[in-house]
Amino acid sequence: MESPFVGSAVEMMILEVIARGPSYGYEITQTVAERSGGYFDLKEGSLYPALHRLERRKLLRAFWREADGRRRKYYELTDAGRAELAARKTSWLDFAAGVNGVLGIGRAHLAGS
Amino acid sequence: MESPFVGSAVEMMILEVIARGPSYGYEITQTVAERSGGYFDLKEGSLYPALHRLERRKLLRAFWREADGRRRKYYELTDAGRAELAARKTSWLDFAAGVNGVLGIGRAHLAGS
DNA sequence: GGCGATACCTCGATCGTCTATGTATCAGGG
DNA sequence: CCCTGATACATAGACGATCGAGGTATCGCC
Repeated sequence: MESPFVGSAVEMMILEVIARGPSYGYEITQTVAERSGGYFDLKEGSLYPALHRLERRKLLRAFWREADGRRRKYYELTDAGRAELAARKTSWLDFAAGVNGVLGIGRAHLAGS
Repeated sequence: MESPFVGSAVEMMILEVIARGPSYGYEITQTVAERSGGYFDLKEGSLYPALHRLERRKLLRAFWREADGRRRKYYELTDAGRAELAARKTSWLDFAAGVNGVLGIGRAHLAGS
């Protein structure tokens, strides 16, 4: 994340991607890049530690799967992960509203494109 | 900032507040709190180091002023600071659009309230 | 005299990002 | 047959930012 606004948005985005169906590290990177219009480029040095953190906190559950001789570590959301994601989305919206308020970007404007 | 989304939004908000007219630490905290609808509560341990960073980078210029026996360290934007603020706003909008894209929050939605 | 608000500052713990590095497989080109 | 680029995982260390806690000092009010 070259962006200096990062904060914990990375974990939220990871949770969001996995919420749509089990995924693995490399694929998550691509999905996030696609869905953000190429804006985000999750670095491996941030991605894997984040994945491990989320698993340790039991927000994610991992399982290995083999395909084409490639070992992939898939992650899926736990119930706690689903709840955490919902909370983070609300939190993100509040945060964005707060920043926009300070910037004087009216509630009638868009915070993005 | 109790919020985990912080990143570098703090510096941008400080620059924004000062762009509207010279201000000092304590007042900046209040302005940011007001304008964010009470969402942000800049901690002194984050505020002052940030102010010093911005001054060191020549984005801000400081001057002391006395009033009611209270010494206040006012800050004003330099030209570089004004340019930096504009860049950060664009950056923030791109970032927010990216996050919203990943979250599937359409471009027609608001990223805040 | 004491307390809360005003007003500044810094230290150290803690946590997250990123560059660099390492391992390994597979497909395709030369 | 080897090399490269994409796929796929992981960790170590440097770096940077937040924050709680601690410190100093003035003013207004009771």
